[in-house]
Amino acid sequence: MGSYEKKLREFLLQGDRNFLPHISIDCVIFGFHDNQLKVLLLKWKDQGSWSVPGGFVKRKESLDASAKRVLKERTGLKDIFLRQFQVFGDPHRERGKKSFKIIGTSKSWIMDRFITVGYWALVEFSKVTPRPDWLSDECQWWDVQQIPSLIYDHNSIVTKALEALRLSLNDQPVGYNLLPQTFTMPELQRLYETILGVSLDRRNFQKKMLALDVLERLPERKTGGAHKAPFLYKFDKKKYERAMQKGLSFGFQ
Amino acid sequence: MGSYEKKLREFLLQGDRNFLPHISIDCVIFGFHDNQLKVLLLKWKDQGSWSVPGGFVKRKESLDASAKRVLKERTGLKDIFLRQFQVFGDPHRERGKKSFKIIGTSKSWIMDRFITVGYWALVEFSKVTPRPDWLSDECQWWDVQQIPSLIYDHNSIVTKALEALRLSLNDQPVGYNLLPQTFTMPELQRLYETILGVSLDRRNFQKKMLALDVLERLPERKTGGAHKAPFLYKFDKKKYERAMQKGLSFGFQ
DNA sequence: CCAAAAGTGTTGCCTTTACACCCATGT
DNA sequence: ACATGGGTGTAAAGGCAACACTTTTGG
Repeated sequence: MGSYEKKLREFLLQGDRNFLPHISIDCVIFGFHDNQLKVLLLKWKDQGSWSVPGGFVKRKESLDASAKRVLKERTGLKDIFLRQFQVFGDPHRERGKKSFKIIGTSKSWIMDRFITVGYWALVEFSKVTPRPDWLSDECQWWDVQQIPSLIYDHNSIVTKALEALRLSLNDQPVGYNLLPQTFTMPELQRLYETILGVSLDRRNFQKKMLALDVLERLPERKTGGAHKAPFLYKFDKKKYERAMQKGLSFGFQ
Repeated sequence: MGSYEKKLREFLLQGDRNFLPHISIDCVIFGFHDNQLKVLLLKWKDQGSWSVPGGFVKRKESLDASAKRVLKERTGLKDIFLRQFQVFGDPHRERGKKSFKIIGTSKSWIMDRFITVGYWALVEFSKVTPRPDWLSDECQWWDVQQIPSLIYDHNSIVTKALEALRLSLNDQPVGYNLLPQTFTMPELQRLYETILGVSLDRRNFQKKMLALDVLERLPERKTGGAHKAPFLYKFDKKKYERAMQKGLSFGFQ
């Protein structure tokens, strides 16, 4: 019996010593690259099917801590911006019923009913090194418009996460957490357009964004691209935090 | 041993045959009466402390169904408007640790760690007959401004529910679910003012509200009060649903 | 007849939207 | 030189807030 089989067997039989039964968490991790909103997905070893990264809650660990642990394991990042958005508690959602039969443990805590706490998270794409967990063999970014068919209700989890992200766009520092340190105004605009699924007027967008008084224009421009070189901006952290406290409204649409 | 003690003993020892362990739900039930926003609270038999109505999730029951069951038991109403708003998963929140010692069952599923799914619900005050559950001896409305000290983290649950309600005020049919069939414009205004915690201009409020085109003015006026008799209104269900689908915005503030 | 509440309409301001011209860069 | 994208300003429209006068009712 290989090391993987051994580990899996122990996890299936005794995982509930460390973890709370019936409760899991799932994280929809958003990144932004090539003017596209992306989601990080895992491919399971045995089945080849894709899922959102998730995990279980240690017996003495808060839910947020569980989510942060999962996020760190999959992305290598700590201090990730994350938000709980919904609990999925359909009695028919069952984790691993099919997937673990092969092992021959007919009875495992993991085959019971699970409710899962959904989180969405924002990461800076370039800083992430996607890492599969021990149950999966791939961890990869997917364009949010081209998500494959996922296990259980994970497609619906991604959809709901995207809705939650849209609603948060007005009062959460979404741009701040998705973009690299410096970025151009058109890039910021694509970000908003991709998340909202609409196109916005270039000039009005810039006006509104600058009026928030949270951006700082850098002396350099972004070179290398074709056409006129756009200015580079970064978020002015002090102004940003002051504005967030006062209740910033990024209101578009 | 009395019937209550017997029931309690069985519940503590074997409740997890019917219910999922580690998971509970709590419902913050809002009503509106005497121009005040109210919350329905329970007083526990043994301790005399107050809490939000809650319950557990049956093994084959969805979370929403659990919440609806609790709401029906406490208010007598079915088809209640409710929304999940947050999960409270601090490892230190413990249900009933103190309260059940007296019974002498040193080990019960109920003394384990619990995570709880928070729901807020809107009911029409006059239709509710508050009913205590078998663990409590009072079930009573409290003014939202004068909530007493509650068990565990229930004060924070109420606060968060109120915040969630405020945020929903713009796109959820809050007035529709809190007010009786017919109501006056000033009453509707008090509702908004109480929830938002601000005062609004009478004339602009009426204009904005009527512009939504979801209200129907009735031929009668509300008589009996002092001063000029205000008109009665009701929500026009068809218009209302059409407007909700299109994404109604009750935007105030 | 007076105080207190309700019904209604107008004005000015400010935010949002629509739109046009010039500039820079790679092909 | 030209196509493409980026930077900026202005004018019209629409929404929102401020505000005053009249009407009704109970005491």
